[in-house]
This record gives sequence, C-alpha cells and structure tokens, in this order.
Amino acid sequence: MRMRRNQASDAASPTLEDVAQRAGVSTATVSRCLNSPVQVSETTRMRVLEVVRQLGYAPNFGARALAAKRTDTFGAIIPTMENAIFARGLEAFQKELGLHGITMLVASSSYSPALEEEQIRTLVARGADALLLIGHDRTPDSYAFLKTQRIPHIVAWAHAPEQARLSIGFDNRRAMQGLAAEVLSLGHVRLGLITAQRAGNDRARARSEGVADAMRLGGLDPAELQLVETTYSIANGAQGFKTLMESASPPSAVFCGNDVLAAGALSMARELGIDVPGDVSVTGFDDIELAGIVTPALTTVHVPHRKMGRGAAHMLVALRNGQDPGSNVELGATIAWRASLGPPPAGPGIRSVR
Amino acid sequence: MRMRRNQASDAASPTLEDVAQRAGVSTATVSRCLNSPVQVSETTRMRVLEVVRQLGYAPNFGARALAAKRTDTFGAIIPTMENAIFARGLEAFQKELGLHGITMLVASSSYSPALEEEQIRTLVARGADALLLIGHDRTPDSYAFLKTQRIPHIVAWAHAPEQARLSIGFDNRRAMQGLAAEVLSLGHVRLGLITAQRAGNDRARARSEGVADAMRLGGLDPAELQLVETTYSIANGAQGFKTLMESASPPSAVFCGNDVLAAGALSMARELGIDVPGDVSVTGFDDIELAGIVTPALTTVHVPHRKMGRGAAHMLVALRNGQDPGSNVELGATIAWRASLGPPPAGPGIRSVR
DNA sequence: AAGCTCGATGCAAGCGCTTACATTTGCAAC
DNA sequence: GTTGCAAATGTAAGCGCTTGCATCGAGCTT
Repeated sequence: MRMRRNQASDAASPTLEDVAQRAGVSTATVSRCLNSPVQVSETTRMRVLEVVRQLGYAPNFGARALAAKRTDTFGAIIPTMENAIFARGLEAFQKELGLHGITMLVASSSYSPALEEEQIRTLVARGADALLLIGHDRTPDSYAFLKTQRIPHIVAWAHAPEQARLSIGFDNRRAMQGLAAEVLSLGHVRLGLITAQRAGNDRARARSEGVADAMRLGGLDPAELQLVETTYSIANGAQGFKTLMESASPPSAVFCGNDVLAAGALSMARELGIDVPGDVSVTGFDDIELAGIVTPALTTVHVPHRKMGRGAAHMLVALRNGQDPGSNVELGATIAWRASLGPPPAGPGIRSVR
Repeated sequence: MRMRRNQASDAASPTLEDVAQRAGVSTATVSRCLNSPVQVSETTRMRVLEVVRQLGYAPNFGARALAAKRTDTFGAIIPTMENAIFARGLEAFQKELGLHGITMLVASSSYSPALEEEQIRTLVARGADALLLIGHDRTPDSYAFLKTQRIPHIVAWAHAPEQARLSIGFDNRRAMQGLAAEVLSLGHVRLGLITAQRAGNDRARARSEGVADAMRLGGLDPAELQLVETTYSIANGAQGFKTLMESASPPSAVFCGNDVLAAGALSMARELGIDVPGDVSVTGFDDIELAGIVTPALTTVHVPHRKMGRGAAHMLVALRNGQDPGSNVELGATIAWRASLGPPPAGPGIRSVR
C-alpha cells in the first residue's frame, strides 16, 4: 500500500510571484498585503489574501530574511532538554518573546562547550537575531564569534559579578552556600556532594564551591567533603548515592547538584533501606516540579526560573532593538524547605530503620 | 555601566564575498571550499579556510537555502516540552537525523491544533525539508497545507490503522485496554480515569476508549467510569485525584492518561492519607523516568519512545530522498509492572490505613 | 479646466549564496 | 614546442523576497 508521491518536480511551492500573477497584481503588492496591510486598499487585499489561501502560499523564510535583514527569531541554547530543569524558564522566555512577535528556536548542547559552539553557529547562520545562553563557560571561539558577528546575547542561570557579560540570574555559589550553612547548623559534619561534571559548567562548579565555603565558615575542612562527579540523570544520582553510602564513613547529609540527581539519590535510599531524613539528609537544587512529589519531598534551592526567562527575553529584545538593556540583574534564590532535610541521627554511623 | 554596542551599521557579518576578496579568489571557490572541498586544491583551501576563521565567517543559512533549494533541516512539532514525555523519543529522532547530516528544529503546540497549524507553517517557511508530527488530530487546513506544499511528513506516537497517513507508533487504545483488563482481572469494579483534554488529542481519546473497551468486555458499564478531564501536569493530576476521591463512591482504581498525571495523583494520595495500592490503585501511561521513582513506583504502559524516534527519522529520511519509506509500522506497548497497582481493598469503601 | 495632492500600485535593485558552464592553468605525451 | 586533457578557478544567472522610488489616477482646489 504505497501512496504519497514525493519530490514532485512539477508544482513546487507557490511563490510570491505565483500569487501576484493569479491575483493580477505585482509582487510588491502581495508582499505589502502580508507585511503592512494598511498600505493596500481593502479590495485588493481581500483578493490577494483569497489567492494566498487558495494556493496555500507560505512565504519563504530564507528569502524573506535575506531581503529584510532580520528574522524576528531569537535562539536559545540550553544544556539539556532531557529533564525539566530549563523547561519552565524557557517557556517564560518564549511567551515573552511571543508578545513581541518573535519566534524562539531552541537547541541543546548536552553540556558540551564544543557542541554549544556548533549550535551557536547554526542558530546564527539560521538568522537568529539574538541568543540566550546558559552560564558563562564556553569556548573562546564561541565568544570571538559572537563578537565578530555582533550577535546580541545574554547569559542566564548564573550571576557572576566578575563577568563583564550581560546576564540575568542568581549567584549559584552563594545560594548553595546558604543551603549548606543550614545543613551545618543542623549539626551535620560528614558531608557528601553529588555534582555534575564541573568542567565546562560554571554553575556546577559554583555550587560545589558554595558547599566548600560553608564548610570553611563552619570550621570544617572542605577536603573532607565526599565527592561524586557524574552526569545529570536520575540513574546517576542513584548510583552516586550508593557510592557515597558504601564509603568507609558515609556522610549524614548529601548535597545534590540538582533535583534530578537528588531524586535518584532518594530512590536509591529507599532501595537500600536508608531512611531520609532519619538516617541521611538529602538536598537538591532548582526546585523543579519533581522536587515536590518525590518521597520524602525535597528540600532544595528554589530558582526563579520564570522570572529569569521573562527578564532575559525583555533585556534581549531591548538589546536587539538598539535600546539600553539595563545592567546585569541578580535574582534571589531561596531555600524551599521540605522533608528531606533533618538533623543527623543521634548515634554514630547509620542507624538501620525498620 | 552600559557597554556593548549593538546594531552596528559598519562591519556587518562578513559575507562570502568578503572572504573571497580577502583570499584573492572568487566566491565560487570559497563556496566550494565549504561545501565540496575535494574540488579545490589543497593550497587554496587552506588559505581560504584561514580567512574564514579570521573573519569568523558563517554562511547565511537563508541565502544558502534559497540558492540550494534544500536545508537539510527537519522539523518536529510536539505537544509539549514541559514534561519529559517526548524528550526521549525526540532525542532518538535527533540522533538518527544527525547521522544523515540533518538538523532538527523543534516547536511545541501546547496541545492546540490551531497553534500546531501555525507551527507547521512556521517550520515549513523556515525551510524544513520534512516534518515529524504527533498523533492524527489536526486542522483540515494543516493537512491541506502539507499536501499543497508537498511536505514529507510522518505521524508518530499513534497507530490508527484506519488513517491513511504514514505513521509509526502504537495503538493507544489497545494498549490502555490491555492495562485496564489487568486491573479488572484483579477484581476492581469502581473505576476512575484522569485524562487529558480529549478534543484535539487522539491519543487521549484512544486511551480513554481503551478503558471503556475493557469495561465492556468485563461486563461493566462504561458509563460508570468516573471521569476527570484536565490538562497534563502534576498539579492537575493531584487535583483530579482529589475530585475522584471526594465522589460519593470513590473508585478503587484510578487510570491516568499519562505518568505526569499519575505522579500528581500519587502525591495527593499521600497527602490525603490514602494508601496506594492498599486503598486505591493508580496507573500511568508512557513509562517515563518519573514512573520509576515516585512512591509507590508506578505501574504503567511502557511506550517504545526511542524506537519510535529512531524509526520516524529513518522513514522520514527515506521519504525526503524520494525512496520508499515502507509502510506504517506498529510498535508494541507493554505493561511495566510496578507497585502502584494491586487488588481492591477487601471491605467495601476505602479502608483507612494507619 | 488646469493644477495639486495623496493613496495605491508597479518597477527593479539587490540580499548572500550555489552551481552550470566557460575559461584558465599545469603538465604529460608526442 | 605543440597539443590535449583534466583539474582548478572564474563568471554570472538566478533562488524568493522586501523596499525605495517612480508612476498613475481620482478627487480637490482655484
């Protein structure tokens, strides 16, 4: 049962010209009907639009971009689409752009600067008028390219005052330090951290340093922090937690670089019969929806995703329009207190529950 | 602290011409260096590529598409990016396309056929050589457009034999019926269903009909099925579950249209002190990662996301190349048995636990 | 009735690239 | 030194669209 002819050599997509001819006007008029209808008389417009409908005409984007020198398209390159970390922020970004008649193109870099560079080039070649980027870590070539091409861009999900680049985000290091301070004040002294690959990921690095900061401030030696570095995924979080628990002196509190890792840790805890937070406390980062529904619910750092997305769109539009985008904005990140964090167990070592 | 000049009128992006001039060759040669290097002598190529690097030249995609009449870009329009339902499948799709040197563009329709139509037009205008679509429900205009423009496309995530369209997926109705049959055989008779909006969503409709089929087969009246129709989200799943539980005669088993809804139901059950599966059983659909980590782990329908994504890419590439894509493929969906499904409680009504 | 104004439309020049075809060059064979 | 041929390169014609400028009338004014 084959059907569906393809690659037709006759009847390709109708062009502006086809429409013009059939409507008995010039291509200029058709173009104006589509782009600035006010310039065209009511009657002509109706007639033209009818033909457009009949022919199923759709303007060729490339040609349009070529002629008009702008695409009304912004690109966003996020590290991953596999989990929901960036979903909420991106949605807000897109919605705000929509208000300005701008379309969003997404690409993901799999947390690889090299891949990100490729994506940057792709999106720019595709005509992105501006770019949303995550974090500050990228190849020098990426930055050079952005500069040569004069692509308006903004860095989100991070705020590092020492970086001169336009950005909107929060201080990952300080946020994690705040959470860690709370953990320490509960009495925990044996600490573990499951982090994402820190090379090429300034957020992960900052979060990890945040824990170290808090330890130092609390009179602990950061070198004692038990560390597992892996890739963001539930399975890896589970594995990381297991590794930590199998150490000679397992931590009583495990920080996770994000909620996805933490969710994995939690499920491994259950599997191992370890009570959270009775035996071990676990914390996340990001406060995605997942954090609220795992058992126990996750104490985590709440990140203002929506606000970041919306703000980024706002600033980027201004930048593109040649207006003043304003200066870098730092948003606050708060702690979302839930059930997975508690005081360390009374006795030494893990107390077997049930 | 404003910096960053934008909208430079001087020094716009370098063009092929700029490179050619600076390298002392014609634009044709530069173009060839980039597209079919073998045609160019080693020395010229080196020189040209060096200039390309220096200038940070990136070809203008629109111009290229215009001249070459193909973009090596496929589009994918999924209903939502907010949860991970389509993430795995899309990743596989993208990976497979990558093998063929094809880039993927994603757009999401928010489960709205009207919005989807807009996205279809956008992607086609952007030069998508082919399209991946989810499900069969869309506006007549969408189909008309696809036909007029002769855009190769494939429908995934659904298999409905009566639809003539090229597709790869599974039979949502039969899959849900299979799950429902198991639930019935456990002895459940009071059934509930939390489904997504069924208008414009053939998968949701099919799943709901699958439950009805099983009920009929099991001698139950489908009209007795307690139904909540909402939008996919954890919060809505929770709310839906609550509504069901507050009914005069609450169901002992609640089907959910997907895992996200089910995760919400589970968290509400915990909040209400309802034991799953002791008091009420809950099932999901999709088997996303989430299903394995909620408590209790979700019994759900396992959907072959990766296989679908890969297969879709494969067929679509063939279609685009004018080869035979083969006929529709139906993949199997199996039941992933986990903890959230059990027999109904012994006594009548909900037995309060703990 | 001639002159003006102004809204509606047409003309045509590109936008940056690819590619068929034409031209040049280098070199082996005579 | 010719000739011939292939490899390397150049020439130029578009691809489908936007837009500045020219043109054309119709309705007003005087």
